[in-house]
Amino acid sequence: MVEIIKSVYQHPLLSEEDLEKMAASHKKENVKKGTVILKQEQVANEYYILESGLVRSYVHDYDNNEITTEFFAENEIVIVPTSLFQRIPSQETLVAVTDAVLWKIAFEEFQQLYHSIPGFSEWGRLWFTHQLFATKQRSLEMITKTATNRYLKLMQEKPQIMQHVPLKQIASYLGITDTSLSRIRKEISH
Amino acid sequence: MVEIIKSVYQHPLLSEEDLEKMAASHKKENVKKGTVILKQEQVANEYYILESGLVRSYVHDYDNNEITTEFFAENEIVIVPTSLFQRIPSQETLVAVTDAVLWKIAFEEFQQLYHSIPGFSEWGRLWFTHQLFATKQRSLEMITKTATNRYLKLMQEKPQIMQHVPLKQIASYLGITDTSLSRIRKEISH
DNA sequence: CTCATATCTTGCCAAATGGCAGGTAATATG
DNA sequence: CATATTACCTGCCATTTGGCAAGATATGAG
Repeated sequence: MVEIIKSVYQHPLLSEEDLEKMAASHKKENVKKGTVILKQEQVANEYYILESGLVRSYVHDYDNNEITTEFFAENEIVIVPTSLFQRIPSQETLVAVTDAVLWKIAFEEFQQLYHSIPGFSEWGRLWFTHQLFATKQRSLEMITKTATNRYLKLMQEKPQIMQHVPLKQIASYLGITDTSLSRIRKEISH
Repeated sequence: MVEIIKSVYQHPLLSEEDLEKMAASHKKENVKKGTVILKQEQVANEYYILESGLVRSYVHDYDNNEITTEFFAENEIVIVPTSLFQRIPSQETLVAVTDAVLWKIAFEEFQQLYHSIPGFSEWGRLWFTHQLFATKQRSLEMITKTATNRYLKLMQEKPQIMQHVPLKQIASYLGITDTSLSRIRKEISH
């Protein structure tokens, strides 16, 4: 029961009781493919763990093209950190790419758990640290890797994306157009 | 005396004694323009606060061009977080753009202070959070703003850069070439 | 199973960007 | 002050990337 939540919050300082308490605070929600979980301009009020399915975030660029900023896979935390933790409107939109199962918790309740369970704060600190490294790493890879290599890496890390997401959305995540990605795929297949 | 250090670590949970202790652990270092503070491939062992001067970080892209990843101004913390906190080789190089005054502390000692002074841990948590938001924000701005607007914003936020840094290094920070930046500047001046 | 829709590929052309180099200006050095 | 060096601008041309659209393929709905 709610094993997924316990597995996400693994930390040496979190006891079984802590995990039970946290798990009990998350409510299950089924969303259909295409459901908008958080809309641009809204202030995020909920925090989600993705049990199954695929979620995507995107923004609009200076020319109003839709640019994918992240793909969220199973067992990942699905939030827009700036909006949720700074209580400001989100620049990004969250949308379910496939039917998905989410475990959600209101931000208020999340905060209470966070401050009342020391191990949870510790876990949170690690999460923020890890998140910072991942974000930095992605920025660097946009510079140091070619689009081809970024594509190969994404395919390796989240192969399930290919089965559900149009190339156009993958291309924008890689910083190129669908036309270019199509040409890259042709190159690779040789 | 070492007012700069105290001002950087401002936090309600840090007492005057805490700040004194922290300040006393930082050693002053004068570096000349052009000095390499951290080299690509090295594991960072020191943490710096920049009192005066300007520092730049850069990486090499897939085509071996030097790309500026950050400009550090006075009163900022000058580190490569991934290398320092994960103890792995840095992908980025840190170099003094002008003569600079740094206050440094060995990572080991930093860790000790960090874990022994509760207010310092709290401060650190805020720093990580803020750093994550800033990094995310920069990624988003590379998408949502035009190069012209990114240039205008940089000039507004860190005007001192113009006086010391060649256009080529500014251009690479903005994700364009010096040729393009030169054309943008021409446009703007009308 | 069939039809409608969405996705993907590809060729053609246009536009944007970059490389290069010469000339000019600014800065640093002795 | 004279000279050397570096930085900056700009015109020319090459290359890359993107927009568009048509055709091919795959997917989904009924």
